[in-house]
Amino acid sequence: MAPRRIFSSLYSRLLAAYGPQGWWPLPSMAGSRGFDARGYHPGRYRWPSSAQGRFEIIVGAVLTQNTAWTNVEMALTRLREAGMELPQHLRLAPANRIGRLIRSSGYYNQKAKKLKVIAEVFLPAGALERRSAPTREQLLAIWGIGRETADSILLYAFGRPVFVVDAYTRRIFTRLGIFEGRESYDEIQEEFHHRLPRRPDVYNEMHALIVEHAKRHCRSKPLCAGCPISRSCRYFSVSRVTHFP
DNA sequence: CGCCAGGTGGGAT
DNA sequence: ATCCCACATGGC
Repeated sequence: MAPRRIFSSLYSRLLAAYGPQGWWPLPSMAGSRGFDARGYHPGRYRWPSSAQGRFEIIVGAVLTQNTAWTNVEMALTRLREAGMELPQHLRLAPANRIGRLIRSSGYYNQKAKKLKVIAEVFLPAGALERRSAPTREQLLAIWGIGRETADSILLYAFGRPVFVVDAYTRRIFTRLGIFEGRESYDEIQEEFHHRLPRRPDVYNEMHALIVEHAKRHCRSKPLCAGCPISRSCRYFSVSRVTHFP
């Protein structure tokens, strides 16, 4: 396998193995036309057409920081059922009330503060329109938004061609032998930007496939049996030699 | 029980 | 620049 093609090859094989992922999930759309029971949109993905959808992605991106998505689903549903899903609601609500609603997502005191900050940022009329997307620098200046959250917002809420790097990306590509493990976020992102077509739909699917692959096979304790990309994986080769000398 | 989960900010070195 | 820690719930 030519090194230059490895990223595209991994993309193809993960897609063939797991199918289109339908990110970003919108629990508020669960059961609606084109969405499954959890709010994923498998098949041909469409970016959110409404400001409300974009804000739900932004809230979800904050709530899922170092947290399982299932816990975030519960929090998003509780917010919506309490009528607290929009910037104008969150802006005025006491942090401890928001905290109670988002309890399941963990770090709820921290995250309640973060939601109040982003409510202020995205409250102004037009702030959630596609064409008024913030810059990465503007997002990073906001308390509670780091690199991954900023990039998730740019890609999934605003459809910008920005690749999202997460802990799974680092783990999988280090095991593959493509990264050493100590590269910075921006270095890893730059590599993806260089190796994949500069297209939001490609970045969307690649990141979602990485998450799925990390959950199914490339876990903290790896399950290499049946792994769709083991033939390109350094870790797999080495562990075979180790276990079957 | 312990480990893990789609990180971030703040402080020390 | 880089390391270290607090932040917290729910599922397995």
